[in-house]
Amino acid sequence: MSDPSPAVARAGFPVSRQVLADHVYEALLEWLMDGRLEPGAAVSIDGMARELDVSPTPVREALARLEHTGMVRRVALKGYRVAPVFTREDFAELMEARLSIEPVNAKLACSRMTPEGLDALKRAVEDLKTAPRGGTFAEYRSYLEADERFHQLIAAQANNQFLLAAYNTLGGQIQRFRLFGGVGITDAEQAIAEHQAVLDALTGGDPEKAAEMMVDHVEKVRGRAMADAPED
Amino acid sequence: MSDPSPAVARAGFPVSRQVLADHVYEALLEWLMDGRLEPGAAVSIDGMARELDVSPTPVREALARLEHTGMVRRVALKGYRVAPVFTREDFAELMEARLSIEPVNAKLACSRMTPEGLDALKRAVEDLKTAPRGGTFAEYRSYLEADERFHQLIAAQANNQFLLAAYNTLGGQIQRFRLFGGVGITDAEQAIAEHQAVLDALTGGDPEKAAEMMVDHVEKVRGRAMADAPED
DNA sequence: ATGCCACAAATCCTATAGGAAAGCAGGTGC
DNA sequence: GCACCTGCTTTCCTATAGGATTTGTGGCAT
Repeated sequence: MSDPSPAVARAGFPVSRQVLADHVYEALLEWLMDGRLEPGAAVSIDGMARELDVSPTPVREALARLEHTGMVRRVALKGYRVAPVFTREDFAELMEARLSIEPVNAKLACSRMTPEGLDALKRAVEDLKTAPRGGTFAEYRSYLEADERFHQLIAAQANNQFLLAAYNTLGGQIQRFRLFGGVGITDAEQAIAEHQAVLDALTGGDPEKAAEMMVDHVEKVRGRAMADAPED
Repeated sequence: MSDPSPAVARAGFPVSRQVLADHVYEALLEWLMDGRLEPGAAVSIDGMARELDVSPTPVREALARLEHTGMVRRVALKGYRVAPVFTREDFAELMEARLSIEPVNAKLACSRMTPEGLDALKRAVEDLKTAPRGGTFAEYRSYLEADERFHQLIAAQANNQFLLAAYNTLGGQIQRFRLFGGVGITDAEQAIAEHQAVLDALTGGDPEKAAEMMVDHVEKVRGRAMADAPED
């Protein structure tokens, strides 16, 4: 429909070209995810422009887009800051929101699943199982990516642009918490089993079961994280 | 929580000052809601700058923020366009999304309702009842505003920043559909009764009932709109 | 020592200028 | 008549400059 597939005109010619602001956006997103930009840190427009060797104009545009994701916050005439670290209460709210949205996505995705979608989900779970789980970010990065991809794919398979948009507003925050929740990957075996259970329900074509397994997964994620980080 | 109430320092001094890009953002939002910018129309950066008598820079920033709301869409090197009209399928998806999110908001709002929140909700319903309902936009504008405010307040009272953000991604689309769904206000009496039923449940402190009434309301809205606009 | 004020540096914000790409019109060749 | 090419206009995109605001620092009075 809105798929801009009209023309992959010639080989080597990007279908949808990017402008400088897009690259800046991706660079900033990467730095936010990497932790190179730490929570609470100021994100100076001029500073980022110098660092990326561009003018402040595209940086300003990229930050304006990033603001709505909740990753950075803006105060007029004062500038942008990386969103502060999650409090225990923030985390509880985030999990509550996930419990409201993700089971619905799972249920709808189950009844509308395409073979391609199912394949992609299987690959995501497979990637979860084979991903390295070392202590440094570079090592468990692919694990986090596969985790996020799994949930994102389910939201996409629900085949509802508005639910997908709603989930995506959470997705970035979930990813951010995974990074700064601080506990690394300590629950991979259990998380993988839970993902597998969701995938099995989806494969089996049982929407209610899929929703139930998703609730189970998110609740257990919440339980483990709450146990890991009781301070605050 | 994110309420910027820290200081109404001195009389006449705006709490959080605005910059030009904020005004441009609000002006564009107003024009989108008014229908002055029709679906599918191009939104030229330079053109808007001329019309608002500012430079293109703040217009560019405002549009970058607007893009994420789904009201406008951007194609690199080609510019921004107002999002196209809702198809019947889009509408069905939007209602499905509302049914997934709003009842949860109502349930949570009910158990966390503050006296101030309840007062605000009562005012919104009262405004709905007293708002003029003429045929022109200027006349039924306040009706639409009260309707949107009612749902927005419930989302806010759920007291979950992430659910609120998720709802807000829908809110703009809902408002946009109300305008371009094209049927004006033909169901005010029924809609008011349904809103009142939700309010009663919230006042009574029965979360399940509140969720149920919200489901009922959204489903009936869907039914009426589907009946009004069977073409497409 | 503490509070206050002036000054300087950094930053945000807006305007302007110019290069690059896209759209459009008109003309030419087949 | 139709396709294609050329030149022009519009628009987007980026860089730069300068005014406005905030922040940090040092000195001064109490």
